[in-house]
Amino acid sequence: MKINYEETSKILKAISDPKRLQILDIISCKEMCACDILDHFDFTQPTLSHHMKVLSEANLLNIRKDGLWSHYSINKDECNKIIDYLTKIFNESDDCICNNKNNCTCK
Amino acid sequence: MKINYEETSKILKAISDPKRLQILDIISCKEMCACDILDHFDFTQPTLSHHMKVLSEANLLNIRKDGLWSHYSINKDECNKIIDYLTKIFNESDDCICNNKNNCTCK
DNA sequence: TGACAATATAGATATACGTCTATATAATCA
DNA sequence: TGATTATATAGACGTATATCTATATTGTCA
Repeated sequence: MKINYEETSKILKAISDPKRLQILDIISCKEMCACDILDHFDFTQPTLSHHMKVLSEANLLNIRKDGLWSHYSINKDECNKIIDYLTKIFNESDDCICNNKNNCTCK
Repeated sequence: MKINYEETSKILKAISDPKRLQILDIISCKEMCACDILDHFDFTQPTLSHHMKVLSEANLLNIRKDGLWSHYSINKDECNKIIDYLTKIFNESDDCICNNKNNCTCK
């Protein structure tokens, strides 16, 4: 499988923020509404809204709207894809990118 | 195990760039010198040097200096730690962070 | 309908990052 | 020693991002 580095890096950027990692950890056990997620942090509500949008645009969240409330949970399928991509990148493979190149020419 | 979100996000930032993902993919099969890594890219030598420094500071590389050449390979142990951290964050656990908090107070 | 509540958007600000050119450093070899 | 080569560093520039305050949007309920 060919890795799309641009796409993978976009998803990684979405999770490479300490607050967003913590948000994912918090909602990995159960669905939570924004106000309860916010309880875990010092930042403001618009900042949480921003972080949820970043995670959502990376397709890492399941969102259930119920009246005024938004309930968030983790999209495990999509999160597991990250782990798949990284596993492929970190390990050698038969169709590795380096096989398309000559061997190292330096001594 | 408690996750250190700050530390984890630093490592993730190091890999959340498409060029650096490709570099890791390239050297995951075999050790390569900087000049041969550079062959795969359009950017300049100082830019590669910058990317290698970022990866190196995240401890994701093994570096072997030999005269003028620097030979790089992937630090698989450290890379696998990323996968461990993400697995823990994405999945529920008995000592989950949310167990330290009351249940959701919204309806 | 009008007040209230949960979340989203707009715009500003400070910081971080990816890239470049120019130059420095360090190792090799004639 | 002096030229050459591989890599690193410095500094500049444009873009992206995390946060804030202020305000808008949208749904609920008396």
